[in-house]
Amino acid sequence: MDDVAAHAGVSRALVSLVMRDSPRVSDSSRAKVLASAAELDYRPNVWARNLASGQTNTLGVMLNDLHNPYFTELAEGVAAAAGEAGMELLITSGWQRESGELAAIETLLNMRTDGIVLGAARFSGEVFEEVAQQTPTVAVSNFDEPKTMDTVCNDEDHGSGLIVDHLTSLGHTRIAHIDAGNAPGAPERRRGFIKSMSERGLAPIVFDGDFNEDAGMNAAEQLMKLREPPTAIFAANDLAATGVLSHLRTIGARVPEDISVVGYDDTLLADLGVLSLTTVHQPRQLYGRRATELLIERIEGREAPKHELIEPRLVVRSSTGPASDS
Amino acid sequence: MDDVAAHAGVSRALVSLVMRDSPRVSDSSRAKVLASAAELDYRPNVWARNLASGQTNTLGVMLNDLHNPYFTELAEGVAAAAGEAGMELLITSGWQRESGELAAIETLLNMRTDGIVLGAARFSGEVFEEVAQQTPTVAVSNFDEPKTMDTVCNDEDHGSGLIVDHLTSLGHTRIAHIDAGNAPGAPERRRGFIKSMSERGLAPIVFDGDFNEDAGMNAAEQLMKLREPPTAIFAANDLAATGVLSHLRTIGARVPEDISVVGYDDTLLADLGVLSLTTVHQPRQLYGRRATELLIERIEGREAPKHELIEPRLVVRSSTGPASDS
DNA sequence: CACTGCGATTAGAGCGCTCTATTCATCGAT
DNA sequence: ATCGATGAATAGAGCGCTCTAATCGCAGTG
Repeated sequence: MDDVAAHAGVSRALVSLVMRDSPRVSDSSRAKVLASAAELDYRPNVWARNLASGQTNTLGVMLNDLHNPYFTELAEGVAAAAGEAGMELLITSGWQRESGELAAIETLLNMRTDGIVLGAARFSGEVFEEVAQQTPTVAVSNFDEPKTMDTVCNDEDHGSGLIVDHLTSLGHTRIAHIDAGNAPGAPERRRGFIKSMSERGLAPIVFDGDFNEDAGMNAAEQLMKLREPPTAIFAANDLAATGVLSHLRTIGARVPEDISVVGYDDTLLADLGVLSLTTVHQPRQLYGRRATELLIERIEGREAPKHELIEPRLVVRSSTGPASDS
Repeated sequence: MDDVAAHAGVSRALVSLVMRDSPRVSDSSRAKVLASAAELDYRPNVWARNLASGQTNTLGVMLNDLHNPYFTELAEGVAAAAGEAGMELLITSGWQRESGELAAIETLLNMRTDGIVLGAARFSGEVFEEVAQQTPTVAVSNFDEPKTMDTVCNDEDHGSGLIVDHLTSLGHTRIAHIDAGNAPGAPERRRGFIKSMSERGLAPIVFDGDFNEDAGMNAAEQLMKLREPPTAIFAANDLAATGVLSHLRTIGARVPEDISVVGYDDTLLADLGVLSLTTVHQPRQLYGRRATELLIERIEGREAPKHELIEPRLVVRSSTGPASDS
C-alpha cells in the first residue's frame, strides 16, 4: 500500500479511500491511484482490512451435507443474495456429522463473518441459540420460533395438503403415506397428511418408513399385501418413492393405471424418464435468498426476530392418474 | 488478549504462546492462562493472527459446481485431509459459470489461503497457470502436465478399458459407445474405448451424445435402428445410461437379456433398484485427499511438480449379462 | 482583504495478534 | 562464591490496513 501511495505520489490514507471507493475522492486522484495499483499488481490484504475495520463484509453458511441437493441449492440462493449485496461468501460443511457441524460453525465464528446462515439438520435448538448470541444468525429449518434469531421454514404441512388435493381430485380415497419417522421434515409432512385426509373424512393410512429406497420398497410390499391396498401412495421423499416404484414394477402393478405414486422434494430423480414422478417442489434457492436477506437486515440493526414460511408447489408428472375402481 | 493476560497475571506474549500451544510454556502457566481464557470467553482473533504471522493455516478449494456429486465428494476428501493436517478449509463455488469460477478463485486469493485446490471444469490452462503463480495450487482435472502446479487426474482411459474387458468377457463383440463430445472427461473415455476395442480387433462403434438423459435416449434410438444393433451400450455417464434404459424399456428390449448397458461415474442413480447399472466407480474422495496431500507438500517447500493418475474400478450390477446371440 | 465554508487530502493512532531479541530465574559445575 | 547453561517469561516493534481529527486549498462573501 505504501508502494502504491509512493508511486502515485499521494498518501496512504488516500489509497485506502480509493480502495474502498469512497465518494470523497476526486476523480483525478482516483484514476491516478487505480493506475498505480494496477501497475504494481496491488491486492489489498483482506486480513489487515478486516482487523482494522472490525467487519468482514463476509457471510458464512454452514451446511449439514454437501451431497444433499437440498443444501447446495440453499447455498446457491445464499450465494446469489450475498453477491447482490456485495458480500463475500464462505461455505463450510458438517459432513453429516454433528461434531462436524459444530466444528464448521466454530470455523465461521473464528472467521468472525458478519453473520451466519445455518443450514443444519441434526441439532437441538440450544446450540443454535448459543451461536445466535455471538453473531447475527438465521436458521433454515423447521423450528419453533426462537426469539434470538430469524428463521426460514418451508411449509411442509401445506406440501402434504397439495398432494392430498391432487390425489383426491383424481378420485383417490384410499391413500397411504410412507413416512420417515423423526428425520428432518418428516413429522411435518406426516402431520399435514393426517390433517388433510381427516378434513376430507378420509382415513389417513400411515406406514413407517425412511428417506431411502429400501424403506420405500419394504413399505410398498406391506401396503400391497393389505386386503384392500391403497390406490395411491405418497412416499416420504423421492428416493422412497423410487423404492415404491421398484417394488410395484416387480409385482407387475402398472403406474399410474393401477396405482398412483407421489414423491417429495423434486430431486433430479423425479424428472428421470423411467420414473417421471409427481412430487412436491421446494424452492430451495428461495430459502437461501430469503435467509440471506433477513440476515442482512439483522446485521444492519433490526432487533425483532422474523420467521418466514415459504410455500412449496406441486409438480405433476406421469406417476399419478385417475383412481382405478378396484 | 490483554484482559486474559491481566486476569492470569502474565504477559500478553505468554498468552500468545499458549494459544498457539507452543512447547516452551510451563504446565503451570499454561493451565493458568487456559483457565482465564475460558473464564473470559476469549476467542483469538484469526484476522489479527493471520496478519501478524503472515500465514493463514487455511486451505481453499474452488469447485465448479456444488450440485455435482463429483465435486462435493472431492471436497469431502479435501476436508478430511485438511482436517488431519490441522488446517481449516474454505469452500467457494463457481456455480457452473466461468465468471463465477474466476470470482471464486479471486475470493480465495484475497483470503490469502496458504494454497488452493482447483476443482474446475471449464477453463483454459492459462488461467490455472496464472493462479499457480500467485499461490501453491493443485488442479484436479484432465490436463496436460503443467510445470507450475501439481495435478491429480483420473485414468479415464483405464476406466473405458475395464468396461470393454468386462463386456468382451461376457461374449459381447458389437459394443457401442455414446460419447459426450468435448465435455470434461469425455474425450478420454472415448479414446480409451476406441483403443481397447481396436486392440481386440473389434470395431469401435461411437455415437454422438452428451452427459444427460435425453442424449442417451436419442442415441439409443439411433443405435437400435441399425441393421445389426449392438449387444452392449457403454454410455458417457450414468445419466446418459439412464436415458438408454428408458428408451430400451419403451421399445420392450430386456436388460440385460437382450442388451447390456454400462454407465460411468457410479452416481446415486446407478445404485437404484430400478436401474441397477453396471458402471465405473471413481474414487472421488481419494482425488481430494491426494490433491490436498500434494498441496501441503508444496506449501512446505517442494519445488518439482508432481502429477498423479488414479485408477477407477468397475462395479458390476445387473444391467450387464452374457451376450445374446442375435 | 481577512474570513467563513467546504471538498479533498493527510497524519497518526490504533486494530489484536506474532515474533525476535532480551531479561530473568534456577541450577549444576567449577 | 562465581559462572555459564538452560528453560521460562517478557518487552516492544511490527503486520497492512482503517478511521478520526486535523490540515490544506480555494472559491465565495461582506
